[in-house]
Amino acid sequence: MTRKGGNPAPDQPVSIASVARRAGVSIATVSRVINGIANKASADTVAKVREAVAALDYRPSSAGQSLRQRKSRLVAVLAANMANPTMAAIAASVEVALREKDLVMVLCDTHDKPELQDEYLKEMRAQQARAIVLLGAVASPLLAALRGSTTPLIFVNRLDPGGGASPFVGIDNDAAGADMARHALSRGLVRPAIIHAPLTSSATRARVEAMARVYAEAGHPVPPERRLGPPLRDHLAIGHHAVRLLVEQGLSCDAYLCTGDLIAFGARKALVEARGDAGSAPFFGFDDNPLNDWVAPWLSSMRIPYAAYGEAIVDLILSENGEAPRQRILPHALVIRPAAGEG
Amino acid sequence: MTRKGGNPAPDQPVSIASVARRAGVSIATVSRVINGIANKASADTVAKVREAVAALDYRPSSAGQSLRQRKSRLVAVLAANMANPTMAAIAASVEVALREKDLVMVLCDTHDKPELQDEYLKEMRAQQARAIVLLGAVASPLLAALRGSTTPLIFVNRLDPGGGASPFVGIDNDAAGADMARHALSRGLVRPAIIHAPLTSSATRARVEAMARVYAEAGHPVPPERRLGPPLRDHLAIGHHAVRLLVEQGLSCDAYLCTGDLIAFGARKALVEARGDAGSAPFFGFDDNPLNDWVAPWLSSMRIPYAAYGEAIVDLILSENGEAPRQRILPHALVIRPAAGEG
DNA sequence: GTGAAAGCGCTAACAT
DNA sequence: ATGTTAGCGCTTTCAC
Repeated sequence: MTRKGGNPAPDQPVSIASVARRAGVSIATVSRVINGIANKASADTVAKVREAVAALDYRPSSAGQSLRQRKSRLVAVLAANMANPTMAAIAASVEVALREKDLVMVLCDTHDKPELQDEYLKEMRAQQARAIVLLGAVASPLLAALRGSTTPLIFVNRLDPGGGASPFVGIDNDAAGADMARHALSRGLVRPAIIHAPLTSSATRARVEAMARVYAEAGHPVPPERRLGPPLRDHLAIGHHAVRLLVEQGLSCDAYLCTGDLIAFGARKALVEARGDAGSAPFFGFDDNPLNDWVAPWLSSMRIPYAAYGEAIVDLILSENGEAPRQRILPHALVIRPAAGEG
Repeated sequence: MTRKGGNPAPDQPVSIASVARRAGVSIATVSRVINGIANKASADTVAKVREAVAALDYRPSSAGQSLRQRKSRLVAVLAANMANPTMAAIAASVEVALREKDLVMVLCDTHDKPELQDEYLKEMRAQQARAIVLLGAVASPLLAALRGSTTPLIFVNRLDPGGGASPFVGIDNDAAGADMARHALSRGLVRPAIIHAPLTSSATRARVEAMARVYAEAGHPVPPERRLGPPLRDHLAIGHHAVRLLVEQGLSCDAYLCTGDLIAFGARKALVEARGDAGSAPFFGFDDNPLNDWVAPWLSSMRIPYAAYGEAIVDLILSENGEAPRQRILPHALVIRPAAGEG
């Protein structure tokens, strides 16, 4: 039934030439009309071309355009870790924003490895990508080389590891970390554990430093044994491992300040495994995964407006006048959830 | 520091011609060597070309290749809903598998809307995509038209809505649904609620029908009032809404069979809101989100090997000999977690 | 084993 | 306002 009644499926041999032929005009005219070059075609001509385009269901070949214009409509998004729901959320948001501008998203997972990131950077140069968005960039040779090129490089969440003032979209991690610490302090939580991802990320570093600073200034410095950052890739494992360590050492604390929601998930699980319940010390995370309301009503979290990232990122891409690179710092907000109970 | 000490950043004006010049051979020869056309170049020539390629850091322009070969190295993945962690997981898996074959993933979110899906299908034709992977296809005009084209169309999770025997990757949803129902029955759960996504998805339909059938055959048919499929887009909302309805009607049940993990999340939340606790009826879902172990120890779930999807999909793409389309049915497995307790 | 040349679809510079 | 043409980078005959 499928094969028999199938459509003709001409496999698009319809080029600009066929449109020109059908409209009875030259190829150049078709190109002008399609690209909306004003004052360059009579109303009549425009109509004829539009008719032909519609009738033939014509759409310019990207290969032809890219070759000629030396740039494609592809925007590369290099994510450090697609398994992290956060990255997926940002990617989704970017995709929507790009679509609006008639751009197309290429998604690559660098797995936080410099070699892979470089491989992708190279591939995207070959693709003549319009821009490259780095969701959690890692320092790599090619990244440095590319920084001077005309291809816009947008850094998201993590600042450019090369240290420049490259275009950036993210939150004020220092302020957010400080806010979280101040909130905890205001609740009388003076013996927190700070559990964090590897400090290679500028975002993580800023959060941890701010929290530590606020606690120190309040007269409750957080000693090294309550600052835990196992060198693992997986955030869940980091949290789990850290709390197991804490428990083994018999260290008690009255709050768990984690630099990511996933870390908090891991931390709480380790606690439950060790003591049979989650205790009364509240958990804090960053990102505020949309699922938190449903499965983690015990977790307070710093909400980051990932849904708004896409627009900010695409803005940055398109406003690349070669002018001073801009930073887009989006607002954060601490979402408080009940400290105990199962929810 | 960034600007001053920056690299030259030549913006890749290095074409095959420059390589040929540097190697002292013709363009054609360079092309042959690069593409590994055997027995077509002396060892000496090959060496010279390789040297030039390396020195110039040359990489063929995809635009040039695509134009000439009338096909690109892009593979489109049209996901019905990127916000669903399941889709993200599959996309991640596909991306890795594609990379191995030197292909590039373009990710598009169709939001389950036919118009958007068609828009993307059109765009991908313009991009001369090597293949199109549909993660949850919806029926749409262009999809039908494209089915006869030479561009491989791979259907994932949901069967081709057009009904043909198109290439497919997924699980045996009928068997999985039956397995779940049989397991519940074996535990003496004879008054289940079946909560499901819209039946427009062939996967959902198969699961629901299988569960209902098994229950009916066991002498415990599930009446309509315990089969709930609110016509909402968001799985969390579906579950939440369904259980609220159940509670309002005073209907009791001894198990919640949900066609997706997210639905189960929503269902349980509604239950907790209504009665203060989650009760003793166990929850069942599909997908087995990796986060379940961490945040939903109360949820039993049908594990689907999403990590293996990528390889299967890419296999299907590349084995497109124009021969009989193949189906890749991957194994499912029910993961049982404690029915009660907080975990 | 190697090179010359045509041509993929498109845009822009230059006619007219 | 419209047409002619060059050329973007590449692969692939076809000659040699």
